Amino acid sequence: MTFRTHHAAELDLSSVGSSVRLAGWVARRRDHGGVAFIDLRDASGLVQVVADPARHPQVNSLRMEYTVSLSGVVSQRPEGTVNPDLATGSIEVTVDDLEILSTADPLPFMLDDRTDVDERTRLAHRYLDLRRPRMAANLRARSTATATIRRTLDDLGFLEVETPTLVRATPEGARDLLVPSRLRQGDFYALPQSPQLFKQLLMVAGVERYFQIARCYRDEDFRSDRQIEFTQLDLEGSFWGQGDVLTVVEAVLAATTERLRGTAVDIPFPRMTWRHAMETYGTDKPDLRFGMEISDLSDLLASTEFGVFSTALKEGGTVRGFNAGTMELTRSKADALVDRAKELGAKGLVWAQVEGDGSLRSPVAKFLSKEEQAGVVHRLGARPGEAVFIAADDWRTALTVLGTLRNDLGRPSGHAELSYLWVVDFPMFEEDQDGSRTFSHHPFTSPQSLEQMRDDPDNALANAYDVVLNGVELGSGSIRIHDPEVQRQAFEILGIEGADAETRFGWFLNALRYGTPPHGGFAFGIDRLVMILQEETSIREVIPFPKTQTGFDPMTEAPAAVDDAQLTDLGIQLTAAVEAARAEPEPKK
RNA sequence: GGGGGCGUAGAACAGCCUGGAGUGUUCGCCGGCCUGUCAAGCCGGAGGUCGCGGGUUCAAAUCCCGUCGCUCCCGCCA
Repeated sequence: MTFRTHHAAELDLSSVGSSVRLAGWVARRRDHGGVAFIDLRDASGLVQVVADPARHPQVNSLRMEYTVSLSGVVSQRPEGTVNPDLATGSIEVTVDDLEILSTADPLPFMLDDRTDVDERTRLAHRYLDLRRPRMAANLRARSTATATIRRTLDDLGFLEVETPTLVRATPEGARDLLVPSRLRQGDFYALPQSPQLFKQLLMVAGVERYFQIARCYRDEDFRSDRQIEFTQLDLEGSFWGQGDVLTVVEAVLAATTERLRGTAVDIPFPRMTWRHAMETYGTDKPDLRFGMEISDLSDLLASTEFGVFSTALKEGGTVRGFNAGTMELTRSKADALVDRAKELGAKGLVWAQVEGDGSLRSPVAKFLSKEEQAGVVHRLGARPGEAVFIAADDWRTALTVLGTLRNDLGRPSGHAELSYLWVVDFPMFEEDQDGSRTFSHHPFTSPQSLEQMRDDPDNALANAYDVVLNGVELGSGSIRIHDPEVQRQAFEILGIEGADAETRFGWFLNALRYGTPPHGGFAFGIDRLVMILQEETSIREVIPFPKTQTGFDPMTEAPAAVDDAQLTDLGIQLTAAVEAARAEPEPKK
């Protein structure tokens, strides 16, 4: 049989009078006894179907989410019954024949968009969750995004190349997801954190313009914008400088944004140096949709008697502050902000509210001279009723703490407005947790000055850049090192030397010896981009089958134990401690 | 690894602070009525390990401890 001749959303006033056959799901049934209405949903949308239960007794047994195929005539709705909220609200289909194709059990949750169902329940029945209009729209948007990306890059002459997903582990950076080898017991593959080295090899291979929509894996803790696996647009070009990369990425992002939002995006995006971003916004991914810029107050307080400030300055630190604007700064709110600052690593946080007479209401007001108070108020442009926050600490702590508070206090909810930004001139290296030097981007990033990388690495800048959308880091890129000798030196500065470097990266350094073109590229997270463009607050809403915060899939219950035989094949034995823990009774799901 | 929030019927919640019979609301489910609804309406009904374990108490959904799950954040995420 033919299931359908039309989709629901295709029907409009011009279809009136025609006979159609539709197939889809029963989204709603409104039974009035003598007449029954069915909202028929298919992938295209909804249309109202009218049936006479006396002629079609099957409609009495219809329940939500049954699938049906029906034929009928499209008619204009009677006067006064048009539904302006429905795209097909001017018409309806009067049933001639209706067949139930499949029935549905009572649903575990309602498929409308009005209730926030517990996410675990949604994920356990994701196939139903994805029927909800909002989720269906997100799936569609994601497909539109990848299609737009592919078309844009294809038009620009890029080659789409797939790189392996079973690769060599790289201990730097994020924790690897490991895959044990059966044929080489005791050895492991890793799932790629990015196609970085392979795409550089494609440049050596003469591809010149490469892209890939690549699944990447990082075994770190989850966040609302981080999953263990995620999708990046990865691209790379040869004989490119920074401007070439930025131009291509702007073209892709502008085209995708335009398709999904229907609004034009100004290109080029504004650019800001990393240092300026840090100094002014306290973060390397500023949200420029609001102000509250941070100012340096150190010079105003150079001779202050207030111990917290003077000590910080004496120890080479800095005093910074920002104006959070008009707010009712209650004691409890102020305390919460101080706690937040401490959580972020600050020793404390000074808050002050400007009173009607211009004086400061603050626990530390009595320690500051009139001149100092006036100076701070003036520098921060603070007016009566406005609250200012000041942190005294080392440069990075003071700024990042204030930057986070600035976001907490000022960031618009949602993503109705879009603000793209380039952050450029990242430092080459940064200090690791243990005080050792690590790369701030990745170890294949080229320095802006070779001499400075060698002689003063801590102040060397990299040819590295991030693209930021509404304060969310979408992705980053760089011009790579294409000279094997320079690459070797970069490894050396990072402490990867000698035999170690040879074992882990010898194959890569070797590849660079055969006429490697200068090259660079970029990668950005497609999940994050679609999340923002769809105004979602979690990446999980735009990933078809995501995992929970503990990496669990409530539907398939992965990860799960495997047969002993599988472990034996791999030469793997669980430790006694793990075995013991597993013997405990299963917690209730 | 750490901090916060949440967990009550198939779903979303209220009840918890201030202990007193599983009490209530909306959706769904089952039965009935109903010819213009579109979150249809009206009448009736079923449905509960108050996440789990322990403690305090004459008495615990409620207070305390532990634990599991979900979530937000810090650490972590080149």
